[in-house]
Amino acid sequence: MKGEILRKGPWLQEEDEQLTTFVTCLGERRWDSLAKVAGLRRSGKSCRLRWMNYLRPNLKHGPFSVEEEQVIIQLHQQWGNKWSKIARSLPGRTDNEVKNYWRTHLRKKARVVKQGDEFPCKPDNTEQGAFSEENMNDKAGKDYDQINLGCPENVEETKDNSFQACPPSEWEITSSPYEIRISDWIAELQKDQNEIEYYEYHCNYSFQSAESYSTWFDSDTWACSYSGSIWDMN
DNA sequence: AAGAGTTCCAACCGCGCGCCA
DNA sequence: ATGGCGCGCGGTTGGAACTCT
Repeated sequence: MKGEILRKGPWLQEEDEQLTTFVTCLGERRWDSLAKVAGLRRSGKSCRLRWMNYLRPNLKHGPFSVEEEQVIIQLHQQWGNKWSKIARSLPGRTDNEVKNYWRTHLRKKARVVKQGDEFPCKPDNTEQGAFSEENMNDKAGKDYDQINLGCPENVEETKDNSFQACPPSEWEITSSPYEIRISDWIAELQKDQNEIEYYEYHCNYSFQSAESYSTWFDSDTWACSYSGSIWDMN
């Protein structure tokens, strides 16, 4: 539909349900096409973001634990603002969530310790980004004016920076219940001889026209050939 | 109670990368 | 070689919710 105005802003419950249904059935692929097929007046990008950050199964939405906080701090020291990389070490957390947490958390801590020009727990490896003055003077704007960095209260400052960080978990990469479900579904799909009937049945959805079906499947055989993990990030 | 200020987070934006025709 | 597309990433913003005065 050319010229159709795309919706922006907060998602409605109805849109969430619609998106969930179609992503569950069709997989995390071809977001633009998925948005069209699902009848969502949203950009593919917007759909992807909504799914990844909010609707995806196994996401945690509660407050961060002390352990998670320590992992974030440790990994941020190592990698800097590589939020997606850091988030991969925290099952159920998204890069957006980690990023937001870091920003709000840091500012909070910083206000407590706001004194002088020194960074109280500035590590040796500031060239890696974490706790560097450059980072702290984040030009992000309104939330970040003139702060100094304090020691996060849940982190013990040790000479060897020896926080215990969880390595990226196998669970996260290959064994989430959801992925198993999707893998099963994909395997099942590979056996299916009639894709349209299959989707109509499982999604309780009827492709209104050959066009809507081809929007999704034309020149693309991913549905039957895709064998990688949907959680593979690399 | 109410207005001002602050915090938080969902969502958007722009950019860059990889793939493919 | 290159241009288009899909996607992921990090940075930024708008506004609701909360806190303060």
